[in-house]
Amino acid sequence: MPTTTLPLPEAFDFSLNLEFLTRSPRELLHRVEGHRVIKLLKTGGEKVLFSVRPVSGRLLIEFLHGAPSPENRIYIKKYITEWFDLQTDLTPFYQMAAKDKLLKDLIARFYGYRIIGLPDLFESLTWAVLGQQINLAFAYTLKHRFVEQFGERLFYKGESYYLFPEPALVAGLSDEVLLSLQFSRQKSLYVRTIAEAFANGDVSKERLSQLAFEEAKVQLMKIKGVGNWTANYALMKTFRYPNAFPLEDAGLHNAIKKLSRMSRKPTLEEVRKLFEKYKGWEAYATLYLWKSL
DNA sequence: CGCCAGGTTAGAG
DNA sequence: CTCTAACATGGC
Repeated sequence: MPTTTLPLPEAFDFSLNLEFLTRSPRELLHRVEGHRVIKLLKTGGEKVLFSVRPVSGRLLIEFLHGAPSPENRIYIKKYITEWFDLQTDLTPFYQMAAKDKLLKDLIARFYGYRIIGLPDLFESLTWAVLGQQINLAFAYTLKHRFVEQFGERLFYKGESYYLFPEPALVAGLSDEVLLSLQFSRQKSLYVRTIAEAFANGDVSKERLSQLAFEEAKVQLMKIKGVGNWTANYALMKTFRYPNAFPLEDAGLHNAIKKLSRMSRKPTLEEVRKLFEKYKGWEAYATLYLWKSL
């Protein structure tokens, strides 16, 4: 079987990161089997199925289906590097967090836990919209139906592996078909609007990557359905800005409330104030606060 | 049953 | 610029 490897950064706990990847039993975009994760991607018009697991200090990538041509290998390795955030040196974050009351214990408990990214911007924005104003369990139910219905599929050894639906296909979907999956009218409209923006070339990860943080955020928020929370979520999970974080996030507020033993949730101003201490590492501060829940 | 959920928008003040 | 109602439905 064709394989390749990727170097691992020092602070990297594969088991902790797998924990994140198994948080919903309804996930169709990857499959965790024991101590490895299997995922399907499309590159160069070809479906490539691969598995990832750590072997003696490196990540071992096994190509299970699809030609591991040089181009495909590069694409998959780049994807995995972004997915698992293999290029961030967490040392400065851990040094800062060790002095912080809220983060101190969390970074000790979850050392090596990383932000599992969403390298695909269309997937990232669509997933964020699905998660808006509903609980995560239901968001996964909606995503499950959406991917199962509209994503391409590959059978391999008795299991199905899915690709996230293509923007062009989603843009052409009717309101009714999405409502039948229990999307609200609002989610249906937002998802189709985002898909249209990708399909007609108005929005692309490549283009937004050229822009500075604030400018990229402004451009993202021009899309109907993408507010401050969603834009920051994408900047954090897809563009990997270490200073991006979803200020309005309900889970983040609950984490702060719990750890600070408050009787109410913090106001946006209080969250802003707290996060001044985390300047430059807001994304990772958010990750560890989320993990505390 | 009631409250809340990984929010956003349009409209009012 | 800030504040608020409406959206819409499952999970616990």
